[in-house]
Amino acid sequence: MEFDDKVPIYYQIEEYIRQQIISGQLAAGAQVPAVRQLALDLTVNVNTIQRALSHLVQTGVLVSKRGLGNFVTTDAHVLAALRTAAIQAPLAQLYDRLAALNLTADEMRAALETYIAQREKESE
Amino acid sequence: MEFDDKVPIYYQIEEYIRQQIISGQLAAGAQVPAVRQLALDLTVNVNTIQRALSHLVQTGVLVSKRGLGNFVTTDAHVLAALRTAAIQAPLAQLYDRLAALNLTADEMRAALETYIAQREKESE
DNA sequence: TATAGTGTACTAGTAATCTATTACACGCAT
DNA sequence: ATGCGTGTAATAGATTACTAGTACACTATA
Repeated sequence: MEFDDKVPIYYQIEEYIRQQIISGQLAAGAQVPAVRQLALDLTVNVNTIQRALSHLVQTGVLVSKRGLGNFVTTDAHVLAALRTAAIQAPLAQLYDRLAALNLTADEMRAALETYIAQREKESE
Repeated sequence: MEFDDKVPIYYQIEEYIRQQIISGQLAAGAQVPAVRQLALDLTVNVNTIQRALSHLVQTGVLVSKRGLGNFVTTDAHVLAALRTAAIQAPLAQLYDRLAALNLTADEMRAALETYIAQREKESE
């Protein structure tokens, strides 16, 4: 996995797991890969994995069962909130940054439109 | 100034200066506040300011004149690239994150629309 | 009961970031 | 020439993030 060295690895792993859950690659109630396996997969130390997971446990996103593994919560409220936050955060960032550059709402729409067209063109 | 403790302060200051330039609060050729003054304003050490500025100098965004101060470049190409990058970056982040959640282009447009409406409502 | 697979805890060492402090280099006005 | 305002450099210490390694705790199953 590629990490941005401007942000703590444990935090990027947190986001990675959250995204796996939101996108459905880790279903509600599913078991998360073992900490030692994750450490291998992400080429990172077990302690770093542990740090990321323990925060997800504190947040209620994961449930830890000693001797068994870590599991995705089945709490629908938590899962819904997770998805909402994952969508809102980048929107807020976009809005704030472009507003700081004095772009109007219309110019933001246009910028997104242009960007989408560009990306769709590239992926042909 | 409020800093995100997940990202190095020197990097956040870099972005802060870049934004001041792009938004026009620091015009082309204008003098950047003295390093000691910036350190006071941002309640940060002079070394940290220096680290941020020296990278902006390396990038060609600022020009350093020993004994005189740091000045915004007058190179139109550099300034234009700065603005472009500042707009593209959050767009790319939005697109990538929402695409990872399996949102379509139309859903992205709709999400932005909803978000803008929400923000404009709040600011009344 | 033994073993394999799981989470958890602890210590030690390295590297990066930030602070504090001091000193030096340059340009300009008095 | 002096002094003030500027950028620059260098050292030492605190804190955090990460790695490496070891050990322990719990569960299920052969």
